[in-house]
Amino acid sequence: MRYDGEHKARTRERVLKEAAKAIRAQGPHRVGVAEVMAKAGLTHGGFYAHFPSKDALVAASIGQMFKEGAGRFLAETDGFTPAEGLGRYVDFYLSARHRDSRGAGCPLPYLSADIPRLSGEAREAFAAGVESLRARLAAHLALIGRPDPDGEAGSMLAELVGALSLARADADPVRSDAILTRSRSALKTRFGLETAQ
Amino acid sequence: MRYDGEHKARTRERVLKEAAKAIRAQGPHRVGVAEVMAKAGLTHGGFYAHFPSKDALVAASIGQMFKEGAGRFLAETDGFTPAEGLGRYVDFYLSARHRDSRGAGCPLPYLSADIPRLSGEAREAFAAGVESLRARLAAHLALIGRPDPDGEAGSMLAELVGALSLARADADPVRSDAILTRSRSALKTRFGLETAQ
DNA sequence: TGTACATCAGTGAACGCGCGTTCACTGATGTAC
DNA sequence: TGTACATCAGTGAACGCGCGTTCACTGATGTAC
Repeated sequence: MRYDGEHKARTRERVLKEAAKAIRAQGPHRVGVAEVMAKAGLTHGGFYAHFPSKDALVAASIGQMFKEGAGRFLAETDGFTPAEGLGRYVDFYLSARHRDSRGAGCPLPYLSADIPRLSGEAREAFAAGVESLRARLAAHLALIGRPDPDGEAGSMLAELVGALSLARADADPVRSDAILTRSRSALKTRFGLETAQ
Repeated sequence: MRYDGEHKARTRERVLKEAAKAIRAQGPHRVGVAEVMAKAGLTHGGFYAHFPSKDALVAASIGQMFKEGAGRFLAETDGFTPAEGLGRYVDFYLSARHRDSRGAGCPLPYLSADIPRLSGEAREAFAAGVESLRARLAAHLALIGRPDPDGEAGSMLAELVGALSLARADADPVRSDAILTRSRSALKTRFGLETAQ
C-alpha cells in the first residue's frame, strides 16, 4: 500500500474534517478516535500515523473549524459593501439554518464552555481563532466608520455567540426563532448595518 | 446506621450541591459518580439510594444550579430600585469574580453548549431555569418602563452569556477584562440602568 | 526490461484503565413486646 | 425498664463496557541493480 507523496496529507485532512464535524455535534470529550477514523473510511489503529494523541487531534480540529468559519465570513461579505457584508454575516450567524446545523457552523458557541477544560494546545488554537474572527469584524466596523471598532467587535461577537447559544438551548421553536430575530435586528440597529437584499 | 427522618434528605442535598459544583467545573460528561460521592463524604455504592442514574443526577443538579442562581439574583436586587438592582446584577454577572469562579455562578455559560447532548429530563430542567431567569429580568425591565420587556430580556441575556463565555475563553487577562467592561457599560447604556454604589 | 528489496500507510487484535451500575452485606438505632 | 428484632443508609468488591493507545503484521508500489 505505498502511495504518492500527497496521499497521507489528503487522508489527514479527511480525518480532520470528520473530527471537526463530530466535535461540533458531540463535544470534544464524547468523540471517539475510532468513530472519527471510521467516518474517514479507516480503522482506528492508523490514527497514530497522523496525530500523536487525541488531544492533538482536538487542537488541530479547532484550527480546522475556525478555517471553515473564515471561509464562511468571506463568502458572506465578499463583493458587498462593508455595511451590507456585515449585515449579511449577522443574518447568517443568527439564522435558523446556522442554529440547526449540528455538525457545521461557528465553533465559538460549541466550544467556549469546554475551552478551559482542554489542553493548552487546544486553548491556543481557540484563542487564535477568536482573535482572527474579532479582527475581521473590527476591520469591517472600521470601514463603516464606527468610533471604536475593536471594542465594538467584542460586544457584537458577545451578542452573536450568546443569542445563538440561547436559541440552540431552547426547545420551543417559536421562542427560539424570536431570540434570533430580536438579536438580529438589535445588532443591525446598534451598528448601522444593512439588511441584505 | 439508622438515622432520623430528615437525614437522607440532607445527604441528598449535599450530593446535589457537590454535583452542581463539579459539573460547572468539569462539564456533565467528565464528572464521575464516585468523585461526587467522595466529595460528599460517601462511597460510590450509596449513590443509587438517592438517584436512579447519573443522568438523573445531572438533571437534578441543573435544577440546583438555577436555584442557586435565583438566590444570587435576589441578593443583588433585593432592597434596591429596579434600575439599581438590574445594574447591580449586570455588574455581578460581568465581574472578574464571576468569570473566575470555576465551581459557582450562572449555569448558562457552562451548560448551553452541552444541553442538546443531554437527556430530555436535563433539557427540561435547563429550559425551566432559563425561562425563570428571563422572566426575572423582564419583570425588572417592565418596572423601569422599557417598551418590550420580554424581548429585551432575551437580548440582554444573550449579551450577558456571550460576554462571560468569551471572557472565560480568553487567556489574556487584559483582553478578558476589556470584554467584561465593554459589555457592562454597553448593557447599562442600552437599557438605562444605574451603576451600583 | 526484469527482478529483488525497501518503504510505510493502514490493519486488527490486545492492553489498561476509568466509569456507571449491581449486589450481598453491615451495623447503629428505632420499635414491639 | 430491658431485650430481641426490623429497618435501611451506607459500604466495598465485582461486573461489563467503551475508549485511548500500542504493536506486530500486511501488501501495494517505488527504487536499486
